[in-house]
Amino acid sequence: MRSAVLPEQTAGSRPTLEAVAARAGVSRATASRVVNGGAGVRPPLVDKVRRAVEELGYVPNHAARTLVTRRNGAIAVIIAEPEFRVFSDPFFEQQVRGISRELIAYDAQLVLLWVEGPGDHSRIARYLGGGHVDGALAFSLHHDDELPSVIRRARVPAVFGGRPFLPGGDGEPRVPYVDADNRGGAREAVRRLVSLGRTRIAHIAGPRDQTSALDRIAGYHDVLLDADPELIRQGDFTAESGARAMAELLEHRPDVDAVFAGNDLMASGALRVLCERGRRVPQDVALVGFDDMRTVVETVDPPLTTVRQDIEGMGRLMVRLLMRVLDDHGANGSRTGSPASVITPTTLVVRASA
Amino acid sequence: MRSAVLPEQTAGSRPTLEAVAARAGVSRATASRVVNGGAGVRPPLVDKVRRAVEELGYVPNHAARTLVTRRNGAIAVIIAEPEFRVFSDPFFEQQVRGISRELIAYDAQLVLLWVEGPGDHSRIARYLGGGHVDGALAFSLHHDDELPSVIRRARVPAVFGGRPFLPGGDGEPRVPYVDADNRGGAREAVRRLVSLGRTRIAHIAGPRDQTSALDRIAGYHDVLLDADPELIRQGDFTAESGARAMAELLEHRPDVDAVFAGNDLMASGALRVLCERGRRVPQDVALVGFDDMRTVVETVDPPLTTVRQDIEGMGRLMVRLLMRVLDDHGANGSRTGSPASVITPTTLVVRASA
DNA sequence: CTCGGCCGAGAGAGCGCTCCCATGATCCGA
DNA sequence: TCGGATCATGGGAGCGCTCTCTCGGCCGAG
Repeated sequence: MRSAVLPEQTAGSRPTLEAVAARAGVSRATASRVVNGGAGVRPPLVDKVRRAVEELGYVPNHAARTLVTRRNGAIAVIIAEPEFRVFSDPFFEQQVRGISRELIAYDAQLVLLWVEGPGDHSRIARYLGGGHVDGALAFSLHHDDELPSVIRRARVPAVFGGRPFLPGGDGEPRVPYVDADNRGGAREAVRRLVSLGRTRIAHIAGPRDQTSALDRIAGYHDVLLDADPELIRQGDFTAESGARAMAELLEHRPDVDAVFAGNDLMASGALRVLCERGRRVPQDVALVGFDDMRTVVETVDPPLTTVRQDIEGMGRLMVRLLMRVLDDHGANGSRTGSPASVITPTTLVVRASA
Repeated sequence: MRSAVLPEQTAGSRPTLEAVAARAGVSRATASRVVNGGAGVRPPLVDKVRRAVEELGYVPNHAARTLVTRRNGAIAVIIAEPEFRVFSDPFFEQQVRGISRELIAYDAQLVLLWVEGPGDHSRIARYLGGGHVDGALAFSLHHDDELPSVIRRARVPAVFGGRPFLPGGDGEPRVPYVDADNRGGAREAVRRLVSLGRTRIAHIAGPRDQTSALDRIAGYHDVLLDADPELIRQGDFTAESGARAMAELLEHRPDVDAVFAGNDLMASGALRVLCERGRRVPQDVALVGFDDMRTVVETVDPPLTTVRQDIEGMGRLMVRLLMRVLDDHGANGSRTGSPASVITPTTLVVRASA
């Protein structure tokens, strides 16, 4: 229950609305109106107040405002430690950037919540429950992640990045999310390989406890209805796992003539193994990745054909979706129909590898 | 002057201190005392209040508390867009993690401020000036970055990561910073090369508008007092620039027998060029980097000898330093002597390349 | 037994703001 | 010229909390 032990702030008493009002020769109420847009105040007074604000260097006290309006103009972005590749992963960089940019448009602040291991959830819950933020954005998590339930219990409006594993339908409230069309993208990737005349198309799958990986597997099966199970190998989204999977593949199915990797990192690992074993890409084996990670896709040889998603756009969408949820909550008091999730399209980017 | 346009928060009126007090059968003042540690309240009452808090699920209203205490338990971390490699750069990941962890210890929140280009400074200034945060952490910037002056004008206590370019001494208040011992680290690196019997030791320097690069150059000169200017080449901390610099070096000074690169990325570029030109590392040319970036150092062949800095520790130190600054401000009203900056030690990590 | 001192608890002010409501001023049509 | 509607303005309550100040009860000392 103890709280912030931070020492007192220094800023030598900033001017208050009262001071502005006095200087402008109006009441505090009028000054407040002007500061908040100036609707319903006659121009001359608006000017006077504006000038007073300028001269005094007045900046509204956020705490006081929050106290009465019950909104605080801040959104939490929750990053779970298990996914701490977040920062090294350009995926997150772009997503957070999109979020940041969009939040600026809404004049809202980004509060970064970094979950330090499972024991840290109570801290997050406390913070979320403390009403410090108007809403939360979290990222798609693993199957057994408690974060969704922590967020739900804190009763804070939230939007997920990436489709979360959720009970789905047994009375649990659905949390809206923004995700790329992983399944459709995977279909496009595999169709590309089919159109090249490949018949033994393998898939190096991502970890089964992430929906993105599952969806990509599903897309693969959509096109290859009766795919040989032996052609599907398990990876974990790292380059090494891609290399391992490729090695297995070549061992069990040396006749493989195409590979759809669950992401670019795994594709790069697979590519390395293919080179080592003397297979030419794309002549002997065609290769498609997923994500269009700049740092990978163009530095490998040959450049990787892959599926692109608008990551920054997804970040922006998360914010917009959250704002809509908050609007609904505010307006009707309760849910205005379940807020729809958004699936953003993907595009196949053809380079040399397939 | 318009502010957050966020819709109203949903949380159905949470219990107030008043409610807790009523339930515990004490006054609001006593309840407050208990919530804030319980000093000077007799045990039976403490228990009663604690129980009431528990039962009601009371969480203090942050805004109300901030309003009266003038402290808000939040620290801004400012990231400038020009440096947007921040997220892809593991350096920042670790630094931010250190900051995040240390802030948790102080029960403070991390507010992420992302500067979106130069025009965005006014927004940052407004936010900082708005008293939303108790202090700020910013990262070492380029020579002409306005951020330091923006922060100064906002009169928010701040600590920099990396030594900033500051006028230094002409009346400007010194901003404390945390930096690695770049100069000492560079000396160690060069001494290593000297100890290997190398006599024509080159330096691929980082951009001159960053103090870290300048300090490393200085360290190089500390050891090689009369270094041939031709042995010093300019890079910009990217792998490509390292490759370019190495190519130049080989052209002008084919007799070069050692290279100290300003960072690991440039070292990796140099390494690539050395291989291409048939120079063996370390036999023909010994190579040392700087940073000990995991993703580079062990994946290149041969593994890179480099200089390691405790990046997460630097993040933590930034927080601790800031807290000390805040303490001083709070206690004495004004500066209790200039707060000292901290230079953290570096260590030479010897691998195969030198 | 009385009185000063001390300590624990409550009363109440007030942090800076927004917003409801009352109050004048203004303006229209009759 | 006057009444009622309209609109800009000010007064004032109160958001939830902390903190000072006061008060009352208990103690030990005289």
